[in-house]
Amino acid sequence: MKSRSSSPAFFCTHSQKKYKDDTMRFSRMLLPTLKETPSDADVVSQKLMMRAGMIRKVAAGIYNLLPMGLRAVRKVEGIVREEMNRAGAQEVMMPMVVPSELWKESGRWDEYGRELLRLKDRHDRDFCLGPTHEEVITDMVRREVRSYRELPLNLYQIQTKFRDEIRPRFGLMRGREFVMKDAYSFHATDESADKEYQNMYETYTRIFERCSLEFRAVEAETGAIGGRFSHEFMVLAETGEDAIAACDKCSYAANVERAEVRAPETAPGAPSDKKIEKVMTPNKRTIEEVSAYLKIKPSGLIKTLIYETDKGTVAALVRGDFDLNEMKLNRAIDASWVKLADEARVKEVTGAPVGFAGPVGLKVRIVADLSVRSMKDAATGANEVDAHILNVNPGRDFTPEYADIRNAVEGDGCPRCRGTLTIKRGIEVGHVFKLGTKYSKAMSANFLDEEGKERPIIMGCYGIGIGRTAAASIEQNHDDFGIIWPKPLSPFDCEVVPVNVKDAGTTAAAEAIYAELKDAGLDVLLDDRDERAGVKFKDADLIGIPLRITIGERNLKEGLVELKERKGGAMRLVKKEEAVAEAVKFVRG
RNA sequence: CGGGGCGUAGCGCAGCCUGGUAGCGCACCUGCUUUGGGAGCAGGGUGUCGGAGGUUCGAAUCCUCUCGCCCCGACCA
Repeated sequence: MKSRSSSPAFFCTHSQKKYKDDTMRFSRMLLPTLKETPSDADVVSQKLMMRAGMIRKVAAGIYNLLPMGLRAVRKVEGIVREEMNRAGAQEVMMPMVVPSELWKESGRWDEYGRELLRLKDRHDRDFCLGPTHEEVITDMVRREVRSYRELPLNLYQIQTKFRDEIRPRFGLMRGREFVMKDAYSFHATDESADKEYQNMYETYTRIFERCSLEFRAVEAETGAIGGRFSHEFMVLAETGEDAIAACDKCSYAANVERAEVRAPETAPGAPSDKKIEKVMTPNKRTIEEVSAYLKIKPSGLIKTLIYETDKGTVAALVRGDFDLNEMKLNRAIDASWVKLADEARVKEVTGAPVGFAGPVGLKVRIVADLSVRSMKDAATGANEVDAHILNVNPGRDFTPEYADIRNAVEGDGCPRCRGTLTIKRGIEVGHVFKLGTKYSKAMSANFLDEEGKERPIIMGCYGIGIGRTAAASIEQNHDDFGIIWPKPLSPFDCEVVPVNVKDAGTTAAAEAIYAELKDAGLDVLLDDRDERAGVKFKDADLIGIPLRITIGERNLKEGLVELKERKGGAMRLVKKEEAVAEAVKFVRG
């Protein structure tokens, strides 16, 4: 093998520097900024990433990362990698193309659905593109680990995933192909797994703090990956796809799908003496229609939904102004699935078409939300076409089981304290799960414990959407002019802008400062294009590098250059000789 | 998968209803002027009007099919 030092490519730092040099000149860089917003972009991060020349779409939910985009993604990766390593995890790389056998072994080949992109090789064997890697890593570990002495283990990769999303959208925020950091931990004991869960929770907190993101860790549903409990890390942003409920007094925060609602404490009032009364409501089916027609507020109506479940047919009741939560219903009746009944079945159960169901006289199991318990003289469907009934009272006219089966809303009571829940929107950038033995059992990933007894390995898994994190940062940090990168994620540390490159003095000063900044170890973008000042300034604002050093004839005459911060817009003039030191101070500070 | 919309120059769009020379702005190329917040003048069109078929003397325009993209919904780490 050829010795390393004989190769100039490895040895000569000068040639590397020169190469780097060229990529940092705006005039040489593939950095196609756009004045106009592409018509198919609909969230601000996607618009700005397109306009700032970071990404270009290749197909629905599939993107090219241009140099500027890749630099930002690499910054996120760098932080994630450092913190994962510091937390004791080891980096590996698994294949993107995975043989079907592994997925069949875990059972997910049939369970996962059409989001799993399947393909065949030339021998007609089945493969899939990995949307997540529990199977592969479990296979990897079961082949190598025999003893409790080799545990615990935390292995991670930063790799491209493919999920054939029904509806990709929002650029890098919900692509089909996307870069993800996924980590998997393996343990001999529950305590060890819990400890690692906590370790990852803290690591994630450090990662997102280092990314300068405003986020909350919230309790979450475990979803299709399975497992016992989990937290999502949510970046707070208007455009977030998830709604989260957070307490204004304590640290309680949960995905609204999951958020518990404190039971109302209103004491049951005097029983009503009003008799049930039937009213005709021709063709009024929805809560809105009935509410408007009968001039009763939605909160005075009881919504009755008929569900098919593996525990039989169930009528689920919520107050008219609330939404039923299917997952809560599922848990409340301890079902393995629930499904809204179709029209024919509703007619069978209630004797009326959809829109006129009510609890009174129903022969099926009735589960009512806690909000129904205190309702008095409510209106419901009459189980008869074009009719509703008034003055319905739970306990008197029907006797349901009570449970928390609705979505939390703004103003609900916190389940943990006396505080009030507020609803915010969030972008899920990270997720930590405790998996348990779901995969190790299915795939026989076992180890021998101290007593020589074979036991399934206990697992955890921990994901971070890398591109999504970069996009989330833009959602949270931008203004009308463009991106405002926080220093840790910025593609460059600073940008040098010579106002007029045709002026020899300006160019010389800019080149000198540029060279010095690079020698100081900064990533510097030099806008050496022969463009008008306005064009360069607009692009600088759009690209959003934290510090801009502007060099122009006017100030140069006084021996001065200008430093401008992208965030906040603070601008100051410094002596030319001090510019580099000031810039370094700002970047490192 | 259901509902709606859009495919015309690199980007943003008009033209289509009522068939007859392919157009506007930006970008791009050349020249001159200009040079601290997206310059001005002059010249230049870089196009399979998404694709296929049909109607017609003639199709960007009308009809059929098809592909792609976007939005709303259902779904979802």
